[in-house]
Amino acid sequence: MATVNSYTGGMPTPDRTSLQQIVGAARDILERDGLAGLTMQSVAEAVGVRAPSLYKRVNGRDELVRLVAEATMVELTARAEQGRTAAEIADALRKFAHEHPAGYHLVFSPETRLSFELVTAASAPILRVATELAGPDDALEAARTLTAWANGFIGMELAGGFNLGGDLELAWNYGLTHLVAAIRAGSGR
Amino acid sequence: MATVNSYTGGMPTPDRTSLQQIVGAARDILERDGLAGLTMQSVAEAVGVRAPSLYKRVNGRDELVRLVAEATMVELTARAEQGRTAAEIADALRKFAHEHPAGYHLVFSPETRLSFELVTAASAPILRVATELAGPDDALEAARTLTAWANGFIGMELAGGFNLGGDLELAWNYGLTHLVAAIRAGSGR
DNA sequence: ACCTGAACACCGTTCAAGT
DNA sequence: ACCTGAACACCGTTCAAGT
Repeated sequence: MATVNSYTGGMPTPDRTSLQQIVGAARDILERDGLAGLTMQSVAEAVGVRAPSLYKRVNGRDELVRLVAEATMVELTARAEQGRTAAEIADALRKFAHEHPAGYHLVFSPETRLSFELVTAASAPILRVATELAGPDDALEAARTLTAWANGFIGMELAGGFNLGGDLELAWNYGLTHLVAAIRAGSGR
Repeated sequence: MATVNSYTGGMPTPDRTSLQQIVGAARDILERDGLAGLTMQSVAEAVGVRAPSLYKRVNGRDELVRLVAEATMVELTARAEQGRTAAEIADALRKFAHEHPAGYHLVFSPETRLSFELVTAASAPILRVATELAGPDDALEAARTLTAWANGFIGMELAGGFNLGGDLELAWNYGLTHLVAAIRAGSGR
């Protein structure tokens, strides 16, 4: 909040940064230099203040990392909501992960504990297409199967775990096709 | 290597620790206190030396973390090799992950770059059952689909991403059953 | 009110000195 | 040869002082 003080002749002192700018800079640094490179000092430098000033807007590095994860999850959820089929949603997740690999990994890391609300919101799109495919009784299990596969594929891909050659696009489409078919077939309709 | 010096009257000075002990202590600390708790000082204290002494056996913390990941991967591979069906292998992976959650996560983290040999060896068991299920032409894609699903499920489970209630065992078996059925059906036999 | 330099604790790493 | 204390750079965090 802008304020008034006697040293500026009563003029409000404009803030030199903002929480939004800090989180944005932290996300950029995370992608460029990894989690180890995301230091209070590197973020402070990026937004043009000294490290102690960040504590006016953020409780500490852990909270900043959590805010980065939350912002990433919100964006990821918005992308998923655009997809209308299981394939479209899965493709959207994968595209987002390629654009923000470090953020994507952070979001699904065990150290990151996102709020129940954020996780629920993120689950909604997949739960919707899973219900269409498997029917309401198996919707939760089907959604978990789709989520597990997509996240697992993307995680292996980002970690370089798929290094036996072959065509990754082919493997992605193979998995997607077989998974959707199996879930649909299992629904008995 | 034990050695001789003039201060001990020519007696060999027994080493006070070993690489094996260091890596073992590091794995315990990783599970107990997380990656942030795995410091050179905590490991040194656990094996009964001072931090600088660790540099006689390990090039630095990054290498120690890599050695931890490698040892974990070797154990994980040995467990997977015991399984004869896709279900047995997947169950073995999941059980191992529950026993070593932090190590499991480390192994599949993008920051961990395991050698080609280790990744290839770890892939072998799944590739074998995938070949049985899908035939040689689709084996690689089928293996990647199984690996992605199992790793993804376990990763979500460890990260607390499956928090909408429901029965996780049911979801695991649902995914396993449908996946195996779909891959078998897709093989045309 | 916001920002900063100084200070402190802690960690990774190096190295000369001890045995 | 192995081990250690001392030292240095770096990071997170606090706080009194500056504007």
